[in-house]
Parts: sequence; structure tokens; C-alpha cells
Amino acid sequence: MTTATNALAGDRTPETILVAVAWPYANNHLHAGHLAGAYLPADIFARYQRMRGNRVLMVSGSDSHGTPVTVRAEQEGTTPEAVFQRYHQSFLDTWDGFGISFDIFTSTDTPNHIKVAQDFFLRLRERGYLYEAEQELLYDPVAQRFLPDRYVEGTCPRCGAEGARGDQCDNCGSTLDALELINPISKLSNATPERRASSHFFLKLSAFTEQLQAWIGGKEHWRTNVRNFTLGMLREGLKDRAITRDLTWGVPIPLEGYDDKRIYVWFEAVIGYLSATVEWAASEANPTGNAEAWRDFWTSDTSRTYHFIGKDNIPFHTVIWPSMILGHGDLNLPYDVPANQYLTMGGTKASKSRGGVIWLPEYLERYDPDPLRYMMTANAPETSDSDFTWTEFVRRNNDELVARWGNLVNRVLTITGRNFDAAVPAPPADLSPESRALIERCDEAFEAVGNDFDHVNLRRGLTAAMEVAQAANQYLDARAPWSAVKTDRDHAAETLYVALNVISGLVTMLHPVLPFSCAKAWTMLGHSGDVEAAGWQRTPVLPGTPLPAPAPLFKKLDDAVVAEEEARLGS
RNA sequence: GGCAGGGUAGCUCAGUGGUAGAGCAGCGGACUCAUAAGCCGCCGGUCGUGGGUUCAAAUCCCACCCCUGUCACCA
Repeated sequence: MTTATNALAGDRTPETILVAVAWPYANNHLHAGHLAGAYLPADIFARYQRMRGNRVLMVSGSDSHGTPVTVRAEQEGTTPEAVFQRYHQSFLDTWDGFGISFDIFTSTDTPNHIKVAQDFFLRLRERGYLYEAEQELLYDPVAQRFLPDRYVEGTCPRCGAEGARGDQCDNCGSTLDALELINPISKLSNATPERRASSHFFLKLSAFTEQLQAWIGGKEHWRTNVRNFTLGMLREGLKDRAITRDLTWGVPIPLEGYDDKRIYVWFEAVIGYLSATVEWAASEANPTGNAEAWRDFWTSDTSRTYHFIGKDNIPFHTVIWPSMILGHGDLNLPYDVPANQYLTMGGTKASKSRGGVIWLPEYLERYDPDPLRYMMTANAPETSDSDFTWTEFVRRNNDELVARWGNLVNRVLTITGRNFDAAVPAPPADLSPESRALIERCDEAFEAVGNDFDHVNLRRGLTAAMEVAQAANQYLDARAPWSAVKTDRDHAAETLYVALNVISGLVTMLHPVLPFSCAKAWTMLGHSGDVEAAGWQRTPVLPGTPLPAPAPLFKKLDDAVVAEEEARLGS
């Protein structure tokens, strides 16, 4: 069967796409906010692009450095390496459980990353974009370390409130400098911090303002908030930024005489996008076997890089990392930074520290991955924060996944199995107008849904696909094959044949969002191979194909789940 | 406080100058193949507030209120 969608999938030049996902911080397990904010949208996008036949590389890794990892290790009486290793393994298990299809998920604690990051540092220095300067900082004499602003508390110099943090006063909302605090106290040891001078390397961000403005000026496909927020930052003017810290856990500075300093975690973590690609190219996972293949993603002018991140990371991906790339001089700038807003939990921000969090490893002990993937895409925080409640989760699962989509598959397969010897019925030579219309609607949806997915409008794409499922339910209801089979067997055969074919199209269209259940449905349609390899088009269901016994794709959830889970959230 | 995004039906959200939309919830109906699912219809909104521009504003302008992010040493 030749259709418009076959042509669509056919004569295209494959594109090269780097899906670069934020590096999770290895000091705790992942929660629902991580999934909704970056990992799930990145995975759906990557899966879709692979189905289109594009060459996709999806990279990320654990961010193993930074002060909180060190502090946690000290509290537990262990090493930063041990803390990082524990959560790195947890992350790998979480990706596996939710089907987040990384081509490589490495960490910043590899010799490769350290080398790539150090080379990057040296190159920027050689090209004149790094300079050294003295800074006055607060030092904790008991904990024997320099203190980030957040680790200092004191009296607010603006409003006089007690307990103001070094970066901000929660009472009056002022942005502070820790040096301004009255009666400062270290949160690590309760000691009174001392002022100490320290020499650090600074990145000359101020040198890139005009180039960044010109670059972002052409990015009209960016999300409004990402673009305007960045343009606002550039308008206000960029300040040079220190990119080294007084620490001993992190990437060493590749110069003599800096043993007690490390490269700032954010400077080296964004380089991880590059180092992970380099690591992949040199690994067995690279089918070409060419260790230089990383260049296809970073120096080819036809490759596109997408950064999937949460909104709090926008400045690092639209200003700092692009500045570093410009300073490097030989790498591609990002094509898009589809930053998501936040997933709130019953109205409050999902946060590790404040409770009210769904831990992903715990979720997987009790539920299948697809319902959460569905819920978080249908209600994705693409343009504004979106709220997660267990009531809504159960409703989406029961009313939309089970009732509209899963039940459509189940009812069609059951009627077919029972009345047509468990094989795909043969349609008449000419399909009726309503049958042709439904098939056509399904095939056209590939273009609309694909266009939405390609522009990272995942919520809209999913909605459009689910509307086809609804149209199929309407078609079934109008033609009632369960009663037609008794009076006009050919009529019923046509209906079921058409419904099976539309379901086949939907299984492909929904696969990026629902990979686990769509893989099951694929087999139940009598298809061989896997959905992803079949490409972004409806795979025809051919008359006479034997159909295995159907099983429900999703589990209906009892309303009691809501109370159980809300009790867990409160604890 | 500055900058950015958001505020639309009971709930979750679409909708950027031309008669306010969808799904769910609620109410009613016809059906019964299916995980009591699916289908049809009804009910439901002074579009955050107050001004302004316009023949016409959810949409453009001004002021204000609320939520979120960010403001360079959290990452």
C-alpha cells in the first residue's frame, strides 16, 4: 500500500541531531520533576527523530562534582566518589525503568571528560578569553573551606531580618552578597567566617555580548520565555564570571601551582555534552568505528544540537555555554534550547529539600512507566508550570490511556479474534467512504503529529494522536461490527480491517511517548520486528495475518491509589 | 527591587484583533464488542484587576495584584 506517508518517510536526507540533556547532580535520587523537565521530553524527541530515519545521538551523564557532593560525603563519613557512584547507578536504573534511551550516559568523573574539559580550558586561555584576578571570599576556619553564598547565614543588611542567606534574604527578597551580611555564620560549622582573598580565573563573558545577540536574533523558533529571558540578560550586559573554585573535588586546573583549586562545576559540566560525544565516538557503541565521528555532531554545519533543560538552567545554556563555544571557535552553537517550566506537586514546587516529591525509583516499584510518561506529556510544563496530582494521574490513566486508547485496541482485537479466526479479515476491493476517510485521517496525522514533535510541542502532538484514537472509536460505534458480524459479515470485516490498520498507525505515532505499551501492541497486531525500525509511517496490517491473543495494554488503577500516594507525599 | 514567563469553565489546559474552545467532572440519552470501557447531547466562563486604543480586544497599549524562574560563589 502506497500512501502519502510512505513518500514522506522516503525521499528525505537524514539529518544529524544531537540531543543534549542536562546533567543530573549526583547527590540524590531522581524525582518526577527531573523526568517532566528534561529527560522525558528529550527521550520522546530522540525517539521521534530516530523513527524519521535521522541520525540521533542522545547524551548526558552524572554531574559528580560540586560542593553539595563533598558536604554530603563528609556528613556520611564517606568519599565524594562513593556518593557519586551510588546515585550514578540509581540514575542508570531509572533510565532503564522509564525507557529513557540515552546513547551514552557517562559522568564528569572520567579521564576522558577531565581531559576534554582541561583542553577546553587551555584553549580559551590561549585565545585570550580567560584571565586571573583576586576575589575576596568568606572562608570557614573550622570546616577549612571557602563558602558559597548559600552556606552563609546572617542578619539582612536591608531589612534587618535574622537568618538571611548569603545569596538572598527570604524576608525582604533582596539579592545579597554574602560579604554584606551582618554577623555571618557558616552553615557548615556555625563558625564565624573570615574574609580571605583568593585568586581565580575569569571567563570574559563581556567579550561575547554582540555575537550572542546576533545569534539569538535569528532564533525565532525558540520558546518565548527562553528567547526573551536571554535577550534581557544580554541587554543588561554580561559580567565576567569566575570559573575556578577553592576546592579539592573536581576537575584539576591543568597548570602548575593550582593544586588547591578546581574548575567550577558549571564550566566543566556543560563541556560534558562534548566530552560524552567524544567518549561515545571512541566506544563500541559507535557503529562506524570512527573515533572522529564526534565531529559529525559538533563541527558539521548541517547538524543540529538541542539542549533539554529546566528553566532554572537557561542562562548556562543560552549565555555561558554558547560563550564558551564562541571562545573555542570551532564548535557548533545550540540550535534550540527547549527549556521546560516546572512540574509542581499539588501547587508547590517539586524539590528535593522541601518534601512532596515522587521519587522515580519508588514509582517504578508500584507502577508501569508508560502511565507517568503519558501524564507528563499530556500535561507537560512547556509554556507554564504544570501541576501534578495523583487524582489527575489516576484519571488520565483510567479515562484516557485505558478507556480511550487501550480499550480501542482491546475491543478491536477481541472482536476480530472471536469472529474471524484470530486473523486479519480481508476487506472488500473498494473501501466505503467513511473507511477511506478514517485511514486518510490517520495517515495525515503523521505529518501533523510529526511536525509538533519536531518543534518540541510534545503536548500538542500527543493530543493530536489521541484525537485519531477518538475518531476510531466513533467509527467503530457508527459501524457496530459486533452486531454487523451476524448480518453482514463483509461489512464487519471491512470495519475491523480498517480499525486494525488505524491502530497500527497509532501504535507508531504513540511510540515515542509510550514505548513499552506500544511494543506490546505492535506484537499483538501480528507485526514482526520493532516499531522504531518500521519508521514514521503507518505499517499496513495485511489480510490473513494471524493475531495472537490480546491482553490489556494498561492496568486500570483503583481510586484508593490517590489516598495511598498522597499519604506517602505527606510523610 | 530589575528582567522573563504565566494568570481563560469546578479541575487540567488550548486559543495573539473578528460570534469564548477541548478533555475530565456534573446532568440526560441511545447502545452493549471491550478493562462498566466506547458513542451522542446538555449544563457550565464579567478570559487576574482597573484604565486606554479600535467598528471590533482573551489577543494591542498603560498601571496594578498574584504565582514561578533568574539577577553572575547552589547547580
